[in-house]
Amino acid sequence: MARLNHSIALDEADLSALADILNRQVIVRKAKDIIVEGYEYKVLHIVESGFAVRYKLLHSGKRQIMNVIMPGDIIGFPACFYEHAVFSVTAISDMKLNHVPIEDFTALCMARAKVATALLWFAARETAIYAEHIVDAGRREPLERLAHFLLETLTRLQGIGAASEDSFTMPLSQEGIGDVIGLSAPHVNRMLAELRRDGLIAMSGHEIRILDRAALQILGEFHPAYLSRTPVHRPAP
Amino acid sequence: MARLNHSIALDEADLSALADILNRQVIVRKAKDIIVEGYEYKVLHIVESGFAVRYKLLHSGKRQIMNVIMPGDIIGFPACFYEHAVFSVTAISDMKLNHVPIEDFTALCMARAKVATALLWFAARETAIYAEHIVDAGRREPLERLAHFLLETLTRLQGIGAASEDSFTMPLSQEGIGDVIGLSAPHVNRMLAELRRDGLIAMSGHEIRILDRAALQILGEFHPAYLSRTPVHRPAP
DNA sequence: CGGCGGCTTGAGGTTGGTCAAGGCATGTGG
DNA sequence: CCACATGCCTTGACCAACCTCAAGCCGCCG
Repeated sequence: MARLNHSIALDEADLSALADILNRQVIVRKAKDIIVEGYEYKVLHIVESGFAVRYKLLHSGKRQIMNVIMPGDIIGFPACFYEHAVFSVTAISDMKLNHVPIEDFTALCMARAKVATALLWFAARETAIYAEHIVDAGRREPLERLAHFLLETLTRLQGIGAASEDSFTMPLSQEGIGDVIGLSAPHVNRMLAELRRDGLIAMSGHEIRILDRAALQILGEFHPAYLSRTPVHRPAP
Repeated sequence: MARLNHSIALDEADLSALADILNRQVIVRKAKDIIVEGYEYKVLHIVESGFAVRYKLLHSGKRQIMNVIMPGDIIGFPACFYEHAVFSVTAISDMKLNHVPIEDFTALCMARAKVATALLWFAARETAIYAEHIVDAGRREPLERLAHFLLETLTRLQGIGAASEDSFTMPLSQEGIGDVIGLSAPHVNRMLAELRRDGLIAMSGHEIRILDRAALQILGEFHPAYLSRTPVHRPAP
């Protein structure tokens, strides 16, 4: 995965060892479950293309999406690190995945400290994204949450070259957005309408254009720092 | 840290390397900031005793606590993995910490793949705990959130030998609890009163006794699996 | 003894969920 | 090519939930 190279300078041997385990492609169709809570998994999937959601279903029937999974992300983190998956993952578009048995992954970590360390940095970023979602769901107003989520999605898509300067295709339905930020679908709709009315965004189907990024950033208190890929070795102050 | 030994069998050399970097003790007083959002940190603190909260302050003045930090946890994860801390950490009791410069930590990871891998598993558990908080804040009812939080706190405290079978000392004020689960202090109070009235818990000051664990588990949909420490090598099915 | 932080309780108002109905686009089968 | 079904978006009305504000209380510590 090229992304790991951002955190740490991997050498030739590391890269070829990485390439060795990324040799089994799998195709998954839209709406197929990839991980179901409670079952045991011994395989990771590195996303090559397409989108998925990591979520949990409650007895009340409500669904909370913890994360939108994009190309470059790892499906099976953290599910595979437990005896039984603690969350579910479903494809929300057709996907191309790289299939990596957990034994291969573990062996790679054990053999190559640099790779394991790079993954640790990757995990720290994942944790920070989750933490930001806690803030979103817990303490931000609905309009702020939506603004934050839109900017986060734009920024993450730009990071993988899947969005232009100011517009992107939202991979989720409005109900899906609600399940991410903890709102009902009708209220997501109202909040989107408000952002449009105030001239902050424009929409056409699932295509969203950011018209006033500055205002949205202030509204959602969005600071893209937590999405950045930080090098392991940092320059002296 | 003994906790890492649960995930992976570290050998003598790994353990002594770990011990080598855990040699600088620091005392921090209650209510002191340990990490302030926006600043740069090049040091991790392994908690030996005492409690802290990892949180973020919003412009509205609201505070969201993402995590209660307990003995065995790492302060500086994920702050230290970024150029600038993305969250703040404050001690909520007097604390004893082990001071580990990030360079030492990085060097250890690079030199000892097993330690890096064990830390990766540690990070996965951390991520799962955060994910569970997203569910809490986003989709659970206030009473359910509180039930879930109480059981999570009890279970985590038991895991470090700081709680009996059915009771524990809540390290947070009611306002603090509200900042964890996204409720106002008065509402936390009302929900606690409801749990008492229904005979699920009993309270005396900050001492909380779980009277009906089964009912609380159902109410909060609490499954302690996500808090378990999972070994890297798992038995074949 | 006096002050302070945190707990407790109440009243009132807004927010956002629920329910429901209608519209629009897409796709499918006759 | 049209009839119909399906899924999603949109809008409205209503109501419960939870926040805010406020006041009083308790226990602790100086």
